[in-house]
Amino acid sequence: MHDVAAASGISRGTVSRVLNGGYVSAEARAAIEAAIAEVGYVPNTAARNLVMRRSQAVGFLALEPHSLLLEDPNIGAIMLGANEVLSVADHQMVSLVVDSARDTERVTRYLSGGFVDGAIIVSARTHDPITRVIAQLKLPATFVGHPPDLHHSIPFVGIDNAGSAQAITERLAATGRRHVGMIAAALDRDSGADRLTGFRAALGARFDPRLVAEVPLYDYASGVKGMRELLEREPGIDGVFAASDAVAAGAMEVLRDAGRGVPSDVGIVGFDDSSWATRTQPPLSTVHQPAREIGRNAAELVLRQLRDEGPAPANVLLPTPIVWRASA
Amino acid sequence: MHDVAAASGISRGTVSRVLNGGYVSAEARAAIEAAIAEVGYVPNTAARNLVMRRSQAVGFLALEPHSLLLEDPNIGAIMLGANEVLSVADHQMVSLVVDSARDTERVTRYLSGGFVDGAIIVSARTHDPITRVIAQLKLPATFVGHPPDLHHSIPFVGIDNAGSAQAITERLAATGRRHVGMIAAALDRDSGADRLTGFRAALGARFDPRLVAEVPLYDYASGVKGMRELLEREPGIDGVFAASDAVAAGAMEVLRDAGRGVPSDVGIVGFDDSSWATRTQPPLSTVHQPAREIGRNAAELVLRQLRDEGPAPANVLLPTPIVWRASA
DNA sequence: CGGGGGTGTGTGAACGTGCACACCGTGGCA
DNA sequence: TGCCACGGTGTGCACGTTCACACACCCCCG
Repeated sequence: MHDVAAASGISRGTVSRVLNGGYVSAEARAAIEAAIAEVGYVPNTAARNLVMRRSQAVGFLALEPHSLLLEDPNIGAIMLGANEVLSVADHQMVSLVVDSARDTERVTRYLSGGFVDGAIIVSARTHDPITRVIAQLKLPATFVGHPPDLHHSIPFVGIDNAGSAQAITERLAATGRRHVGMIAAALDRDSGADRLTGFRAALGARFDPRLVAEVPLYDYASGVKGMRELLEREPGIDGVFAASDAVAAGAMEVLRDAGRGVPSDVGIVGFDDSSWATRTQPPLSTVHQPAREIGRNAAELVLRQLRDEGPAPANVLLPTPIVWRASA
Repeated sequence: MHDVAAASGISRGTVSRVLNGGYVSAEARAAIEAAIAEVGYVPNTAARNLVMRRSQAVGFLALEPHSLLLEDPNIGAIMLGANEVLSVADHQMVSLVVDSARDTERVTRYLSGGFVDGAIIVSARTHDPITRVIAQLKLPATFVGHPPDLHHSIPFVGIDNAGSAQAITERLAATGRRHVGMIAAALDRDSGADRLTGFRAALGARFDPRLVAEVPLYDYASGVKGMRELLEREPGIDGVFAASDAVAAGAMEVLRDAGRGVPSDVGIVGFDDSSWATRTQPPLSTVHQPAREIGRNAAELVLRQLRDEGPAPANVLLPTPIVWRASA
């Protein structure tokens, strides 16, 4: 900027004004713009951040990166959604991978180093050190997915897992199924536990704990494992609520091998409405998880804190329409 | 830092030395560390970047984000691989989504603003404005996947698509197949075009252009479309090279519906060795794409430029072992 | 003719750090 | 005794910006 000022014979202050707006005469502006082109000047945002004390950037942290980045079909859509609204607000979204203890330490430094003005955190555990640091720094942030019971200062956006699970289970049961089971995944997460709660609520007195297979993950392999277990325990099973579409796909594979027709012998429903849902044969009835909207809302909540509009923003629960296809 | 100095009664210079190493007496170090804890001091990395003229961060740009982020099974593994080596070198990897013209402009500013010391660029087109800016800024960078014919200053890491395609096609043909076809996807990309070239080279005189179905994308739906086309053109087809595992999965669905056994009636091979490959029934023979290694190498190349070791680093082509499973 | 308000410009002080340099005391050595 | 190397410390400058302030000028109005 100093060079530009020297080349144009006008002071730094005026150069700053043509860049950021302010009273500048036409000839001064022209001279400076010529000098900028001549010198090949590009503003140094790092220096601007230093004095402005903000970076116009928001971090996007996916904790549990292995499973998320490689398996979760929603994470990409959430990112895209968040980027959409941050982009309109002229904020740069930067995603950070947290994959090891070394990453945790470095990302912590990064977050506290003034690189970002806020953060969107996907599937944090409350005991996570990064969460602690963010709360401590008072960095504007939003959780996605898991309502953390600690840190009430940080809002979250998510879906009503229990309600959605209850709704789709009720609908499945209403198709005349008599032995309705569930492949319950990831019970150590809120989302997993809530889906089981909803399932249970839907069946009420008809709930049979024997017809719940517990599996560790939301993935295909878990679906295979869970369905085998259910078939063994109750060969007459005729309805299955799978905790995710991937789980449902694995379950359908097992049913096909066992010679059971879907939905004729067994009705099956999933959760997520991910790309799995349309790839199965027949296509899957499922709970639509509005991943893009989740991302958009999370970004919105961060921006609201950045603009300091009123007190702590409230949490957001997004509606999850049921998509009824052919599998039940 | 000033506050720490004041609280401990020792100068800023010494505070800097305890943080960055240098001659410091034990008592001074203790006093300063106590003051750091008391004040709750966290170093401001933005200020450090300003004076050091580097950020210890490397950008990870995925152009074509829609398809990549949501569909490409490799992108996550590449990111993880890159992050691994950057992490060891104590560099922060930041991924940037480029999803619109507005994004392009903002990311350009971000890259030239001193936020990153280097960049890893996935599937750039040579005419891409971001590529131009990076070359112009002389920002250390590495391309992943597509050897760009322009900008010789920027190295790339990729795989030998043509060679790999030729090798697996030869192996497929060697199983005694008489009518070997290909579902060729994404011919507008180097990777897609090269895979077709390799297929053609493998068959030599036996190559029959009628048995090549061209589809737009590397995805499941394209596989469905391509396989239908091939079956129509040549009902006696008994071997298929699909341009990706997802394409192969789509093709197998069609074959199953048509009552053709895999591999008894039709042998089929894919490309990528993504999670698709083990989910199909039977599991897919395919070309292993070492996504994680690609990421690692790309990061390595950027770091080498950062350390300014010798002249421009050479390009890297990684080996792609064939994984032979049951589909052919 | 003097004063006030708006427009346009220059200047100095931050922002939080790293680094070069200067400085001080001590001990070893000629 | 003088010199030097070395551990240990303080100070000023630089990095590239923004912002507050001061100043100059012009025009209009009382």
